[in-house]
Amino acid sequence: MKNQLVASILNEIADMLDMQEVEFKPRAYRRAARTIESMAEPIEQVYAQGKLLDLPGVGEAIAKKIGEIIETGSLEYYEELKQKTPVDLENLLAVEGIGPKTVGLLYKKLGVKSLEDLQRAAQEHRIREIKRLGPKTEENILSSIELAKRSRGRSLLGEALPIATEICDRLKVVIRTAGESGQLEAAGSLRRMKETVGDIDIVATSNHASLLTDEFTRLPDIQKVLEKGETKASLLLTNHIQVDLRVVEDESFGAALMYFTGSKDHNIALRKLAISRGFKLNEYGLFKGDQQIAGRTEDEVYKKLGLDGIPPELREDRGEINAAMKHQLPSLLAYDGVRGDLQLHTRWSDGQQTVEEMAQAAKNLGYEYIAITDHYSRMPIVNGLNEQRLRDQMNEIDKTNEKLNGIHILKGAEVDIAADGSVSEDKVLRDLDLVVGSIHGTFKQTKKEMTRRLISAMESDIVHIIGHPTGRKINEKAPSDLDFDELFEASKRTKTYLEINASPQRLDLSDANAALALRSGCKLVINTDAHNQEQMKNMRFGIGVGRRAWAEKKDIINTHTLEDFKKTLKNG
DNA sequence: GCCGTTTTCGGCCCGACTGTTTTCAGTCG
Repeated sequence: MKNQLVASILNEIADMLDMQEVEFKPRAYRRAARTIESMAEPIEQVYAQGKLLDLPGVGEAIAKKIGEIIETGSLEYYEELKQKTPVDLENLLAVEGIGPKTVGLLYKKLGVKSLEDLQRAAQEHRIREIKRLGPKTEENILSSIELAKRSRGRSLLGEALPIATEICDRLKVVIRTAGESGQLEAAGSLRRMKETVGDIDIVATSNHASLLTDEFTRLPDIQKVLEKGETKASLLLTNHIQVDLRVVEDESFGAALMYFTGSKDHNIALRKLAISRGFKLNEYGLFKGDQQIAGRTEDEVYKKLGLDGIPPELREDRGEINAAMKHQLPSLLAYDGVRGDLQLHTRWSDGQQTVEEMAQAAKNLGYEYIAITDHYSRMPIVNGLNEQRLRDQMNEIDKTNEKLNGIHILKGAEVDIAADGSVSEDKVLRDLDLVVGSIHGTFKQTKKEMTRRLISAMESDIVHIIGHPTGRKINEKAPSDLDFDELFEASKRTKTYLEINASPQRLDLSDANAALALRSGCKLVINTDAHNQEQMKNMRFGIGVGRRAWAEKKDIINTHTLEDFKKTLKNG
């Protein structure tokens, strides 16, 4: 998958052109880069199909350059630009307050090429000599170099969302206690349910703004208050997550929420649409001349733009605006739309709770059914079951089913898919309701081998579901390179469902891959892979992935009633 | 360099903030 490579080259070209004060081209390159970065299809494939020009932001010139990168692995134009401005752009641009123009200036005047050069120039007070820069800039550079060295990347959604919820709950108490009708909501990529988030943005309205900002800066686990004003405050938590609070006027709450929710591309597209209709859209509202015609709620703004309300998970400028205009937005899978969790572990293998405890938790979550799928494996670390122990567990499940009302426990197992694609043929597996097949070892295989391996497992009459299909762990382990077209074809042909694993570290399939699967006509299943009751609540992250993939209820098999669900299984 | 319910040419998202400036350029989100 070369998308990341192509996108980063295009972005770097944009930066270098910016350094040379070239107008407009940088914007064009960045737009193309964003498209390629966020699309699900491998760019090589789009190229092979001769469809590069269909990509938004890609025209003749950029298409030709992309072709060159794919064919030769490099790009002459890019190399020439680098010759002209041989600087360590990536690290220099990471310094807060320094953009491409400043890097260009510093290179021209002082020959600054690297972070070390920059630090030295600042320490020797050579930066204040340059016109447009000054002593303040110099100080900022020094302090942000320090900060940049300590900062880290994006946090997992699963980590940030509970924190955001807790903070919002505390602040809502302040609003209620003040006896007013203020609103408050977490915005940003968190609200769009992206798998990782940069920081937490909270938008609020209140007649007592300072009460909110006061309480905000007294939250627990603050490492540092970065900023505190009347209507705006910013914190760094001890876990390095940054949280921003903005208090806005009532009549702007919807517009501000849209603005801070993003995505940037979605906002840009909306603003262009607004202009085309003779309006102006900003974070204060939708304006005709200087009169505000909408802004109190998001729906009001969308409506005045001639659009249906767009759920946050779809706001990525991937066709949602067009769909909203034609009243063709999908009716998204609801957060309470799943009726059963189909990958769960108990103490029988590597889980922490009993069958009954997991079933009770499932009942409390409102599920109709679950599947217990402890490891059926010889791998020692997971305390895998053998034939006899699985039979014992099946008896226990029968007894628990008799005891509990309102929840049905399916008998299942999670089996290893061997390097050659084979799975255990033990007879007991055929007596189960449901088998999840997953890869737990030998990850280093070629794309062809890995694809073949998964398809072999799908073709066996044992396996109903492929668990965490790419094996990725966000920020830790790269996904397996797979031929998704073949995989999706096999899924439809064999009625073996690919999983959206809802564990925040996995979210596998990803939103982009899930979208591809749905577009090619596959049905999916969303499971938590929980090893205790608490983890069963991760379902919302998996549903978030589904919604970002435009999934409707009919696309997800565990939204069916137990009876209908059983009918969708092969050999069922 | 890209793109079109104002266009195949002439435009290109918006506002706050900062630091450097006597009116603005650059950066950020």
